[in-house]
Amino acid sequence: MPVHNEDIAVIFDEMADLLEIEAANPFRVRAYRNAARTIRGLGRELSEMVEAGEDLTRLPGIGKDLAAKIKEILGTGHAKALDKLHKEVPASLEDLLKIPGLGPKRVKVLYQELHIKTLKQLENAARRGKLSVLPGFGLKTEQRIVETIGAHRSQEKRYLRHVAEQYAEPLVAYLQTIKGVNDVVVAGSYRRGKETVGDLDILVTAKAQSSVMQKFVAYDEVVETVSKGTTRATVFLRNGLQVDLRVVEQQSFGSALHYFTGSKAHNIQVRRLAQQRGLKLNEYGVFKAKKSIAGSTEASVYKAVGLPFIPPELREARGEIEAAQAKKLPNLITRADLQGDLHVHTNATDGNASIAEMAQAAKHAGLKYLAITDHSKRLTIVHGLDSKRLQQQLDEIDNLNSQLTNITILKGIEVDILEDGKLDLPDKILSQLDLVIGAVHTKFHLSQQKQTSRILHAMDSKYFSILAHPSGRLLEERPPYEVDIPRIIEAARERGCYLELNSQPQRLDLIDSYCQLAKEEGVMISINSDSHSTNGFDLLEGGINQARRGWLEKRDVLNCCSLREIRKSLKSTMG
DNA sequence: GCCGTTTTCGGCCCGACTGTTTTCAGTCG
Repeated sequence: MPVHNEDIAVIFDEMADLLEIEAANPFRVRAYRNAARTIRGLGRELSEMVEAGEDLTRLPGIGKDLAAKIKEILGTGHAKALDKLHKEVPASLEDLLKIPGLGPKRVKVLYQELHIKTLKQLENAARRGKLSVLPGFGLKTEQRIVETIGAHRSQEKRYLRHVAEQYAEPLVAYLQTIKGVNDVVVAGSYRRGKETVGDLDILVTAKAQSSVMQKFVAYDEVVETVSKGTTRATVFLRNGLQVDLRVVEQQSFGSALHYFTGSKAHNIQVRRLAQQRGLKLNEYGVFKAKKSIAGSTEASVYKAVGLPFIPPELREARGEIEAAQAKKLPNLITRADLQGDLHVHTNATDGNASIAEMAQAAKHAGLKYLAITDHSKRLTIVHGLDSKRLQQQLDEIDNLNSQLTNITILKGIEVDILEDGKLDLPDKILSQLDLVIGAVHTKFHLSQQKQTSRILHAMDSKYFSILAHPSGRLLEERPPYEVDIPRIIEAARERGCYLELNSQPQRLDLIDSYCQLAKEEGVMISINSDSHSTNGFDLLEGGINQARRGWLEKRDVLNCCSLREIRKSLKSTMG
């Protein structure tokens, strides 16, 4: 069984949880969590780094001890230190930590006093009124535990950003109508453009006598108010989404926005810089002794610690501070840089509009070209195209191109990569296309070795242009299939082909860290909508968010090229 | 457990809200 970075991160997080319950040194606990975060954000497999003889202690937050534990886990699949902890603290106690209001101290009391180990036992004890007599517990705590377990709110749920947006925008608009309110910004992972969000963090600047807190908890989608003070409140919306509101004064807006945008790891790094300069940074400003020296804008905060403004999408502690110090921050791509879309479906397969309608919609979306890339015959369920039907489509495209102005249709296909790595249509028809997008739609459960060589074999075809949704993941639904993406990126460079960043909200595949890797390796990314209808081009915005998180600039993205340039790039792929 | 042009010890980011207290610990972000 290969050990992946996520497996190691999970072990470190578990150790942190259990150590916390044991009341270990909090900084030791933090060290494990930091390491888990570093590992999740690596973008490369630790197993490969070890194999290549790289020094793991050069990674931030990984020292001698944790490097040894990583090697132990890679070798044996588990850590002795965790096994030892399990003998002292039952693993199931971790589940209790997920209950809001229960932290390590209370979980420890529950275990020691009442031998509670599971959620079921906790619920029973709470219902029988056994908790309220424990030290540090009371009636309210007991009641909330019963409610939380009853509402199944104990397991963490994340929302697609695309979904959260539909709740965030009306709420922001509502808050903006309140008297005395100035700025309303959704901060947090939402502002950093993450593909999913756990909650919404909304930051507001308002006059002191504003009624914003009252009005916020009275919003008609709010079903529960968890807490409400003068500057901070937490509520749940009807769909289960948690929303935190923070109110600050105008002079603190920048520092508060920075603070609540995160990420946590980024903030810690920036705080350290402040400390090194003898400054204190918190959500109210940057302070020298007691005097505020910055904080009204984010730029002023960064400037105070000697940095240029860092775009929110980069704030993940993945090298952005160092890049900023070296004046090497990327000039991130924007939606306006996109000139075309290279992955679009029509009603010939599973889309719901004609080629002409899709072309008009693309033009309306400000694009100069689009590639029609319907499915190939293997996908019978969507009535995939065989050579004959594809040929008809090509004739139709020639016909349309002779009539259309300011938009050009490219001839393409989303061809299935079969289990043996062959493409689902013969070279004879593929050779007539402007581009060939290859995609895996079947046999997701192959071993990593087989899945990877399947794709590499497909990329050997001289007609292969772009690998669609490279990992096959569907967020909150299906994990990525086992595939060695760094190896694929390497092969794409050798063979002169490209990887897709698919903009469908549940895909957003390639992920950010692999975009960054592709960029470093000199492999261009194609940001495509995978549109199935005329309003599908709106989704490109989500792809741009992800691309920005992956440090991509205009020059790193294939479809930022002009039509003339792209024809040249694709032609060179065609050997 | 990590880290270091204030280095190998002694720090480690910081504040709000709640509930259980009676001045504050625990939790959360």
